[in-house]
Amino acid sequence: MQGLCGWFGERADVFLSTTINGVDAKGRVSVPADFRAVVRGGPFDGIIVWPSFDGPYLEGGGQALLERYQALIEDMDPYDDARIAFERAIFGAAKPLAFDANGRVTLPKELSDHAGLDGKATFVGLGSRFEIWAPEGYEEHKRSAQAFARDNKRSLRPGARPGGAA
Amino acid sequence: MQGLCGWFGERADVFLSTTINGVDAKGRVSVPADFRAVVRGGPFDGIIVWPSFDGPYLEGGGQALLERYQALIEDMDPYDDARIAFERAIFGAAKPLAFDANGRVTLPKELSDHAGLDGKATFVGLGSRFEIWAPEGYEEHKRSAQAFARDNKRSLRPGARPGGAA
DNA sequence: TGGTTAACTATGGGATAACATGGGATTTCG
DNA sequence: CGAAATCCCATGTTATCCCATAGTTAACCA
Repeated sequence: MQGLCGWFGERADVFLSTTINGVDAKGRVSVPADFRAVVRGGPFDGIIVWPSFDGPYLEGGGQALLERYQALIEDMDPYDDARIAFERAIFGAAKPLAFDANGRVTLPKELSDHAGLDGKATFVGLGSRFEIWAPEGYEEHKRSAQAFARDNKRSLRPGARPGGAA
Repeated sequence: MQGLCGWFGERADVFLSTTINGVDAKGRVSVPADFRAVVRGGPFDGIIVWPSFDGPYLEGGGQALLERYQALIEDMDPYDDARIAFERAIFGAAKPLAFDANGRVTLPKELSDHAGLDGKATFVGLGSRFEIWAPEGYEEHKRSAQAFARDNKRSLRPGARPGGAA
C-alpha cells in the first residue's frame, strides 16, 4: 500500500500529469503508459470510469479507488438519501474497462457522449484518481481553475483545511 | 464481511454500470454478461430477485447477498416489527431465477408487474446488489439522483482518509 | 562519444468470438 | 387433452482479440 508518504518512493503510485491521446472510430483510446503502471499488479487489469455528476467529463481510477468509494458509502446510513444517490450516480454508471494487449480501452458511447469526446481525449492525473476531458473543454476548465486558485490561494495553507483533500 | 479487497476477482466482482435489455413475449430477459460473471461459481447458477418495498423496481443479487441479508435480520429482535416486515418483504417475495443456456431468466408476472416492465428492462449495478427498472422510470430517477449527488458531493471525500483503503 | 539497436508507445485495420434475441420443439402440469 | 413453462438451435450485431506499422525513447556497443 502506498499512502501519501510514498509519492516519491520506488515508483509513483499516483496518477500524474496530463496527456492527450486519440480516440479512434471504434472508441478505443490508449491509456497513458504512466497511468497503466499505477494500476498494474492489481487484480483487475484495467480502469474503472464513470461520468462525473459535476460536469462534462469522466472520472476514473483503478479498482482501489472504487473500493475507497465503496467503503465511504457503506459507512453511510443504509436509507440515507445521499447514500442511494451516490450509489446510483457512481456504481450505476461506472464501467470497468479492461486493457487490450496494447494498453487501450474502449469507451462506451454513453461515456464519450457525456464528455463530448470527438477524436481526442485529455487524461488528467489527479493523484488517487484521474479525469478524462475533451481537450477544448479541459483547456477552458483549466483557465477558470487557475483563476480560482489564484483568487483563493490563501485557503491553501496548512492550518486552513480541516480534512485535507487530495 | 468479506473484506473490500476481495471484491474484485480477475474481473470486477461487483455489480457495475447500467444495461438495458429486452423482455420478450415469454417474459425472458438476458441478464447482462458482467452480472452473470459476478455470481458465477456460486452455489446457485442464477440470481435472486424481489420487489423493492421502496418503489416500482426490483432488487436482486446472488445467493451471497441473500445470506448477508439473512445474517443482518437474524441479528434483530425476533419480535421487532421491522424484522417481521423485512422477512416478509424480502424472503417472502424473493424468487430464485435460474439462467437458461443463453444467460436469460424468466421474470414471473408478479415481478414484472411490480416494476411496470414492458418490453425493456434496465439493470443497474450497485456494488453488492443490483436493481431492475422500467427504462423510463429509471431515467427519471437517475436525473434526480445525479442532481442530489452533485449538491451533496462534499459528503463524499475519498481523499479525506489518510490511512485508509487499500 | 557517436552511431546503431532494441524496446516501448501510440495507432490502424481485419478476423474472431461473445452476446443478446427470436422462433420453434418438447416436456410438464393441471 | 390443453396451456404454459422449459429447453434447444439459429441469427444479426457488437465487442474483443490479434496482427501489422510508425514514431520515440532508452540502451548498448564500438
